[in-house]
Amino acid sequence: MDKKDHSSPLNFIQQIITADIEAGKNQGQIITRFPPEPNGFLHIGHAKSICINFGLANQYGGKTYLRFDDTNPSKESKEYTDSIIDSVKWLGFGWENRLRHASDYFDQLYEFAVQLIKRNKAYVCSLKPEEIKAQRGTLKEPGVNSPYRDRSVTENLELFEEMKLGKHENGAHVLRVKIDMASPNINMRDPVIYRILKVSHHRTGDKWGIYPLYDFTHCLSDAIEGITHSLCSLEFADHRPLYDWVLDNTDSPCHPQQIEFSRLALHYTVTSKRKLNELVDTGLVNGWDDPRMPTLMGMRRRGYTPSAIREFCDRIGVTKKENYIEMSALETCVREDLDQKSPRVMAVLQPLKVIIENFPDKDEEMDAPFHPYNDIFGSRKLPFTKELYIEQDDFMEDPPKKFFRLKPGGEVRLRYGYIIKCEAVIRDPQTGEIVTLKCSYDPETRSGTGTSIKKVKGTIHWVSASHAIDAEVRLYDRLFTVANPTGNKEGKDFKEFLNPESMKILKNCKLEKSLIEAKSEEPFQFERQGYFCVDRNDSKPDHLIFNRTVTLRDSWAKIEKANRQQKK
RNA sequence: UGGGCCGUGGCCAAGCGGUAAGGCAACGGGUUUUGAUCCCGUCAUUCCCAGGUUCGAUCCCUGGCGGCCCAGCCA
Repeated sequence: MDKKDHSSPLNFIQQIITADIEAGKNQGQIITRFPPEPNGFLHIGHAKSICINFGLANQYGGKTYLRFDDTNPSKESKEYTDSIIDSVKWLGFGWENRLRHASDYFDQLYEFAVQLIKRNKAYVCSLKPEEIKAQRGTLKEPGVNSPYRDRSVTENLELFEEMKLGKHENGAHVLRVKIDMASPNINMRDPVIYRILKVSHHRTGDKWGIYPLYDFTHCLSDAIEGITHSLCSLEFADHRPLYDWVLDNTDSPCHPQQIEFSRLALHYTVTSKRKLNELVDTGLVNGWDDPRMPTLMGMRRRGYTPSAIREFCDRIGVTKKENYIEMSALETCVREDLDQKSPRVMAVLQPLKVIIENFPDKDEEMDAPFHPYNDIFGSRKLPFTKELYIEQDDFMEDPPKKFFRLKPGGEVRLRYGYIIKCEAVIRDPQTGEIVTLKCSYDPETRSGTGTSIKKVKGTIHWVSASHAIDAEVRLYDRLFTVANPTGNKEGKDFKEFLNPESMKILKNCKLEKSLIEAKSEEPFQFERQGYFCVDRNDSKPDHLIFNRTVTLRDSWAKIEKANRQQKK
């Protein structure tokens, strides 16, 4: 994958790894893992973690495991596992034969638990969940020991065995580790490591009625795989002492080093599986892969590219500081990538009929390259005809200053075509709506002939009315109306800030005919408008649907906005 | 004095005791048959604050202040 430029500074994890390699730690090996729980789709925040874990291994000649942390069957499913696999692959990373599940280790994990019991470091606690909670103490007060803390090793062994055999009901007992109920770190107050959960697991079926918890599973899974650097987000820093304790008190094969970094937060969206799940469940978006979602599958459908996302992850850096990244950082990466990769085509989203009255009835063909600076894209012929469509926004009856497009009596260049002049505006007598523009063209101004002395300030896109194909186009905007939908002081629910205009569907769009062959995953630039792609789910050959990935940078919009504010 | 983590421009982020990289954004200008792209320029006398150590501190020490995380049989 993209190796870091040697001149770019190392982030703090790279510094640790570099030092470890120099010190000969782990025989100079680097083994990382990406450990998602299969309880939702991966989002842009996960992309950061994926890029860090796989990226670091790539960079230092190491290896990365994709490991599903599937210890809570009540929330997890194969559907999610599959989507995660797709997402990581799509992002551009591979794991060869290193796909694992924590559930692969259930037998070994059970043995490690038995080992802790035998060492008198774990006990079966028969308190009710509320009692455990009550006895855990608070942030400021220590907890109290469980009355079951001193059960004999034999009794613990028997009970744990019975739990495994399904002889007890959900919640009747748990296995706890014996550390310190007075620890200032609540995670160390005899945390639960196994609970009874009579739920069938999407991989192990009904084999188990007890499932290990994260703190016990994760460190040992890391150790079993020989992970050297176990990278996770900041909220797990408090769990590190427990991570180390479990490894220190079992015969674990090795002792990986846990390092925490801050997770990614993005303006105008949410990066929490719980909240995204809520949006999906309540039908506020159309599924996990809705193009407005910050999920990798949503971004893919929207037209974001893996390389743009990787570049973004690279630019935002890796630190322990809370960060809140502006959308523009991501969108710039998408635009930079798409600018190079996209053929330019013409598409009129909100058509306005233009009739060129002095144009002959015979069609002409205009040469139009597909890319402004890369010849490899080639070119196509565009039919130029008497009747065509232009964008409604490209005509104004009473335009403000610096409006370089069409206006009554004004001239504009039709891209790759002729310069036309607006002679008359035809309205619907009923509604007063402008329906047609009567124009004339200047035959001396044919594109590419170089004969034209005439210079005109504006160039607009167009499509021949008789040759255009119809399509639906979906315009997407930010999902929320505020930068931080979860951080408002009034304590409002984040869903109250959903942007009602996050999706705008245009049904009557007119596209140049070359687009008939567009395939999903192929980016296009609709000139002067933005980057678009075929919707991979909904588009059909007889009903084309395009998604707007991102607009072009629009300095006219800024001028307009400034004008509007000046008027106020 | 519960514990942990963190404070460098609007948003990220280098910096590791020798006098504030880079990216995004913003703002000016140039090229342009996409108001795109591209190019050029501007943008922290100062690093949360206050003391201290030092010839010298964003970096070290002390004390404040501010933010985030933790009381699931979730991960």
